[in-house]
Amino acid sequence: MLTERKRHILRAIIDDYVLNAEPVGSKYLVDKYKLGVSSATVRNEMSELEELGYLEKPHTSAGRVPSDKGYRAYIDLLLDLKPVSQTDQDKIESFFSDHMNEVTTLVRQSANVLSEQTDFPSLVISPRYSDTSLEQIKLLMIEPGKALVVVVLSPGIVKDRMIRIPHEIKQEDLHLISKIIEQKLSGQKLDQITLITISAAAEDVPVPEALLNQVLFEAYVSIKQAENIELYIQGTHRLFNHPEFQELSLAKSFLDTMHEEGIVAGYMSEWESMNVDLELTETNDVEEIEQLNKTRQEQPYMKENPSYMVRIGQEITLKGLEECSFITAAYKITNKITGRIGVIGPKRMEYGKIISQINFINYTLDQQIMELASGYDRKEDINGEKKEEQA
Amino acid sequence: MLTERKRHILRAIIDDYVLNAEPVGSKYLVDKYKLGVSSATVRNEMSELEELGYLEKPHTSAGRVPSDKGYRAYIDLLLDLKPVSQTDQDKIESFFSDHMNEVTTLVRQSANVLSEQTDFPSLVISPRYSDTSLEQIKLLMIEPGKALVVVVLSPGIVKDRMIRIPHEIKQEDLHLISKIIEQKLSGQKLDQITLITISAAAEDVPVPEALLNQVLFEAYVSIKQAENIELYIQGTHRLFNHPEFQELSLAKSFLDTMHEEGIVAGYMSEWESMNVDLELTETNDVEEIEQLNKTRQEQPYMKENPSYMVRIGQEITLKGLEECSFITAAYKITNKITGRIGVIGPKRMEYGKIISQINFINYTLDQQIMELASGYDRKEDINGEKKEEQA
DNA sequence: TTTTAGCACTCTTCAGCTTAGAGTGCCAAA
DNA sequence: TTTGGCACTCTAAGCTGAAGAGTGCTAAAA
Repeated sequence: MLTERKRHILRAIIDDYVLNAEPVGSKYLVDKYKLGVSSATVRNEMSELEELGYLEKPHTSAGRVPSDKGYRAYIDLLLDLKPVSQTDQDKIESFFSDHMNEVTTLVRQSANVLSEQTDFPSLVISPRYSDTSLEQIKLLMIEPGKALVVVVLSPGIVKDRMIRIPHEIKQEDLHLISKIIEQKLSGQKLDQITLITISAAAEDVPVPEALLNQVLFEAYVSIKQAENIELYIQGTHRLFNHPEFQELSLAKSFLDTMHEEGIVAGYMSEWESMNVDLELTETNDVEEIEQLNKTRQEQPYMKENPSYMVRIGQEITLKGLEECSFITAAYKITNKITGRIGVIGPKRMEYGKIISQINFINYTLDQQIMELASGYDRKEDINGEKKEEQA
Repeated sequence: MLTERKRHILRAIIDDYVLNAEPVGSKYLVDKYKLGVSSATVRNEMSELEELGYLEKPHTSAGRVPSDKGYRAYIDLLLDLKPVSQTDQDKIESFFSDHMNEVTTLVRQSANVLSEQTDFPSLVISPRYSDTSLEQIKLLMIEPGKALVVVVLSPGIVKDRMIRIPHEIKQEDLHLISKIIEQKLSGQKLDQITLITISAAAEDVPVPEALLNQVLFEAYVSIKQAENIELYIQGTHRLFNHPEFQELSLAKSFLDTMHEEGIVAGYMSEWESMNVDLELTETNDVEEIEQLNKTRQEQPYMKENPSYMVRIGQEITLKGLEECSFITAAYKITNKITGRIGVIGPKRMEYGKIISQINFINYTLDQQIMELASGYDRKEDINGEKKEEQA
């Protein structure tokens, strides 16, 4: 089906097209990649590759460009992950400075680095926290009528929110309420906590019910809000560094879709539950899968992080992104709680490079989160010069 | 100098150009605006307006377009603020939902509304908090090795940040430290608080110095962080709804500049100390200024909010924005603490409409902040249906 | 003195045409 | 199965001419 030579040619075409953004022709290919056969032969091969669906022609007298299926095959069979250069590794690590003590900050920072490193827009979504359990909930009096709710989830995630409370509620009341509902609720899964549960928990607090209810309601909203999946998009302006988005209509529909936060977040979070193997769906050739697995095992970071996922063109079911590719990886807060980080750009991407970058960044992020969770003690130097070798 | 007729013509040209984005010619102008004179006369006027610098020609045989000076004159002399329609008022007010209990949320929400209402990117900067005083500082134990610092500034602004602390620090230690430094520091201006001040404040806390210092340092960083001016940009994608940004190079330089957060924030925060009258610099004609003041007093929201500012084209000293206009207004948290909210778009803007929108949104924002500050008690309904009439 | 009609002139835009070049597909020979 | 050769197709770029829009200027009218 896909002979060695066809693969070779396909890879060369994609590599070249990715680099130069121009349809590639047979003669040029033979010259540049020293294929050792004549252009006519390559022409025949190319036309067969086209018949098989891996290539397509913008018009009769242009060269070929990869189709979605072509890219798919490239990713699944031909991908050559470039190791991340030491410079890049250093750059990425240096982005994670000392003073990020919150998972959200770390995650956002990863998106920033990712976008900067790849020159594409990047995005992250937070994990779905619904079946995480509540660890602490504190109510902190800020001033009469105002309080801060601090919700701590079990992997050390902290969310907070200002609420208004009745003026009659005193510091001590708040403290009491806080203590009691924490006692009763802590350990429960977020999605099992309801307004009723909370009210029940606080039923014997000696505070007039009307007042109490207001506080409880706000506390409830705060907890529910902690469940929200958050989306963070970064670097959309970099899109314009790439020729495919000179076409303004494309750029516009891209941006418009990206700004539909709900839709994007929903789309991305769906994946969370999906099987990693999913990207193989198009390829049901056993031999090919084997080769893929072999390839993977040879790559750095891949052992740590075999969780990247690529969606190409039509595979993306968000309207407006049909001409894009979406590369994501799952980062973990714990083994069960994972979010997703990724870049999105034109299909014409340097997959090898970018996937490596994502893998490395994701790997680093995971490390950082672990370090954070382990409650690592800061070194003595107060000016933030801490440096730590990684395993 | 600027005769009545010239003004009339100038206004007509700008109104028309703003609407249709095409150079306007003499014949068209006479026909459409029933000027009651012949096109030849208008031609003469136009060529004089050009000599005076109010108009310019893209090329010999095109119509005229307004120059920066032309727009300036339009804003200063000819501006006709459109009242905000009831529908728009309702829409804007409905954006400020019940559950926003933090100034930052309100402010950001304003930027969202502003961008949506005007179809231009919007931005806000937070006030400069350096000479605001610290009201409270709390250290909240999250888990061994981790704490949350909550910094409350005097107008009820709350900022928080996770820190790492030595494992040896116990809940009670933290509580004690927190209490003592709050006692000593509260009431001080942020920019007067230094690491030394803090260390001095906590000197007789019975905790080993090395451990204590780590906590104090983190607390210090948190306070300093509260001083940071924050910039929030919204709706950049709307740029592409406007024909001037079809030219990709323009859009690109715009976006690139906007993403230099530091530069934009610095630029905007400079204005904070500036005089409102500054926008008159170009016009030193006494009669004109009088007319301007008269115009202003007749406008709605203007009495409440005479603080908008317009920068046109070359007046903006940020590179990449030379072809834009920047309209901002100052929102207040207190009389002395103000931030700025604004939109940025092509010079070809419906100034009258947009300034009214900004004014109204800003007005609403100020109301909301006041209401928040006054510690307004929520009505009894627990499902957030509260509706309140405004003065 | 101001306004106006008229006309020549300038410049852009667009459609239509031509040409050069790139690449293909196919055939017949190696 | 591979290759050289050639006819064919299609695009990109440049050129031309015509149409249209708008101006500036002049001389006459108000």
